[in-house]
Amino acid sequence: MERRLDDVAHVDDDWTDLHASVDQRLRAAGLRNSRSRQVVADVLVRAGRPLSLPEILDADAELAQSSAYRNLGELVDAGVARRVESVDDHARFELHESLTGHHHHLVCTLCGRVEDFDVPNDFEVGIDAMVHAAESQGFRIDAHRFDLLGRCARCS
Amino acid sequence: MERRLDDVAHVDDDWTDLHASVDQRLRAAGLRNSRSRQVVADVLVRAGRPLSLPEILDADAELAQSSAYRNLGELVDAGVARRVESVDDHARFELHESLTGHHHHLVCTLCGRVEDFDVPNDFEVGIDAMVHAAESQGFRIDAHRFDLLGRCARCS
DNA sequence: CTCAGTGCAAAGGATTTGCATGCCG
DNA sequence: CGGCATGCAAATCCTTTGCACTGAG
Repeated sequence: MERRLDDVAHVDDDWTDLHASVDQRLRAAGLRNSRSRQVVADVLVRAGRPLSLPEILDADAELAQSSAYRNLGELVDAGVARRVESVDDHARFELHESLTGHHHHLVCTLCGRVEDFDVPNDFEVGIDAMVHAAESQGFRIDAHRFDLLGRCARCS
Repeated sequence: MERRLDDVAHVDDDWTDLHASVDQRLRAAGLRNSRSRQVVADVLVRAGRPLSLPEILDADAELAQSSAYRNLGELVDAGVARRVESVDDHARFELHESLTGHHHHLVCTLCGRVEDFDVPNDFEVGIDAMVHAAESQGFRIDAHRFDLLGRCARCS
């Protein structure tokens, strides 16, 4: 994560809002407000990029691996989190796009690290235009994923 | 695979050419022309879409699972094949884009099936335009992947 | 002949699950 | 209190690897 200092106040607001939205959805899904669930959600809120399970575990020594996996599954089902495919055999998890806004990813082909990346709106429009062609091929399209692949700063 | 009848002759030509290119690259990589290697390459040539390991095994009863995995790894290293990420926990493999041409994928979020999909050239140009923005974020970009996600004909 | 390639079975590694116990509401 | 949630360990599932045997050149 890398932000300019004068963004911090704004960022804190974002976090507060996000936490509120997350809590609300968890309650709506009938999930209790347990400690490990809060930890997992909090880590995702703060990260600002998709995290792997090891990264999530590193954030809290008390968090059991099985609980982390179980919580992530519940968060995904509750529409709070989303699973992101990288290039290694670790799944990554990030907040659901309905909370963070639609975006795309930069993926490091060496270490698997994933960062968020925004694209111009007319690019998204171009994508919508292709859905019709895709559906004529027998698919019913309801989402897309677009990633730029390369080497991250650390692996360059 | 689904093609019009009057395309068949052309298709056969494609396959002949592809097999020739594949053989050439395997030799260039110092790989012997063994039976199981031929089977794996042949299945990928004929499929016309990324296949999972089970699908590859189904194509030939004699093919051992470990040999299939090992051959796929060798084909990838030799620049003959490419690994494709789907949405389930099965990797898919297809011929390298330098043999088939650049394309994108339709991915079924229910069964994981992947099919090829071509996009307009100006869309690709738009992608190139974004690489600079991505590199200002610390990544050195050298490829991209763009998939449309939905339900395939069988899962609809 | 030689050494790369193969098949089998065992090993690895990420993720899931069964079960007894703990904690939220 | 009643049940959902947790932690531990065992179980799964895809993929990789060790090893002795086979076959391509």
